[in-house]
Amino acid sequence: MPSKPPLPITMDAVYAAPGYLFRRMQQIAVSIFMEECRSFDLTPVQYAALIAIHTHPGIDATRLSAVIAFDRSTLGSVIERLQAKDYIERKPAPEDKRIKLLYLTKPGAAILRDIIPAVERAQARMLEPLKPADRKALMGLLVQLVDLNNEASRVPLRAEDALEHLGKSG
Amino acid sequence: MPSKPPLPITMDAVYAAPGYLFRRMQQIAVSIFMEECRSFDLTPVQYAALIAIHTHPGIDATRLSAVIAFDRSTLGSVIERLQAKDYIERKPAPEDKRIKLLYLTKPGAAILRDIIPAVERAQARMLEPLKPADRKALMGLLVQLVDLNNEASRVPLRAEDALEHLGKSG
DNA sequence: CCCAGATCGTAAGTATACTGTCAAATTAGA
DNA sequence: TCTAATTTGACAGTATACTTACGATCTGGG
Repeated sequence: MPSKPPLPITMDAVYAAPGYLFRRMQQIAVSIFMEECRSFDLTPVQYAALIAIHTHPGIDATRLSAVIAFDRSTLGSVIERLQAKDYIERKPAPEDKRIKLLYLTKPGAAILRDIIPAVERAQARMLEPLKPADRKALMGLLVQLVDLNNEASRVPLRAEDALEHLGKSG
Repeated sequence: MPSKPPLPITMDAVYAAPGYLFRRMQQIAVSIFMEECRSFDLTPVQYAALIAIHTHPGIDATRLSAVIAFDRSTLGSVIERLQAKDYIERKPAPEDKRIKLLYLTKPGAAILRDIIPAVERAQARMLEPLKPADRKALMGLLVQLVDLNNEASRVPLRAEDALEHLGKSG
C-alpha cells in the first residue's frame, strides 16, 4: 500500500483562516482593553457583567449569562471576584431559595461611571488602523455574522427572553 | 457638589462594541471548530501548533510561539499535551543545552493529514451565513486590521524573523 | 400531596491566556 | 577571560471558557 502524498500545508493558509484571525483579533482586543483600563483593574468580562447588572438590577446569574452570552460556570467565579471587590452584592430571592439576585453597589456604580471613557478609548483603538468607512463595514459584517451564528455557539445570546421572567413585562 | 448625572448605559452599546463582537466571534469559531473536529480530540491551538511544527521541523518553543502568535507560557502546556498524545517529540539541541527542538511524530503527521478536511469544514461554516462577497470583504478587512494591530498585542506575530535563526537562510 | 423532571448555584477537571519570577545556559562586552 | 546582559524553558498565580456532575429547590402531573 503506497503512503499517502504529503499535503501542501503552509502557515500562510493558517494566517488567512477565519478561525485564526478571530482568535488573533480577540487577543489584540483584550490586550488593548487591559492597557487602557489598567488603573481600574477590571477585565473585559467583568466590565460587561457590571454593565448588564447595572442595566438589569436584580438579575440572577443564569439570566445574566444569557444576556452577555457567557458560559454559566465561568460566570460564577466572575461574580465572586466582583463581589470580593465590593462592586456587586447578592441578595437571596424571597420567592425562590435557589436564586441570588445581583445588584451594583455604590463603588460598583462609581467605577462603572469612571471607566467608561477608558473603555471607549480602547474600543476606538481596536479599529483605529482602518479607514472610517472600513471600520463601519467591518462592524456591520461582524454584527451580521455574530447574529446569524448565534445558535452555533455554546452559549447563545438571549438578550430579550432572559428578562421576561423578571417581572418586567410578560 | 452635585452628584454626577447617570450615564445612558445600554446593552445595545455593548452588543455593538468591537471588543464584544470579537470575543463573541472567537467563542463561536472555537465552538464550530470543536464540533467539526470532535472525533480528533484536538483544540484549535493544538492544531495550529502541529501545523507550525510540520512547516518548521526542529523549531524550538520560543520561536514557535512567535510563529503562531501564542503566549510562551501557555505554549509550554500545549506542547506537553501534544507530547503526551505522542503527536510531537522534543530533542535536545546539540549546540545549545537550553533548547529543545520540536518534531512531528508519525502519528502527529497522520492526524494532521486526517484532520484537515474537518478543519476546512469548520472554517467554511464560520463564514457560511454571509454572502460570498461579504465573506471576502470581512476576511480582507480582518487581515488588514490584525496586521496593522500586530504590535498592540502582547505576543506579536513574527512569522519570518523567527526562522532566521534556524539556519534556513540568514 | 407526592414524586419526576426541570432549574439554580456550585464544584471538579481540562484547556487557553497572560503576568511574574527563576535557574541554567549562552552570548557580548570590558 | 571574567562578568553582565540575554535567552530558554519552567513554574506559580490569576482569569476566562467549557464539560460534567451534584445537591438543593421548585414545579407540574397524577
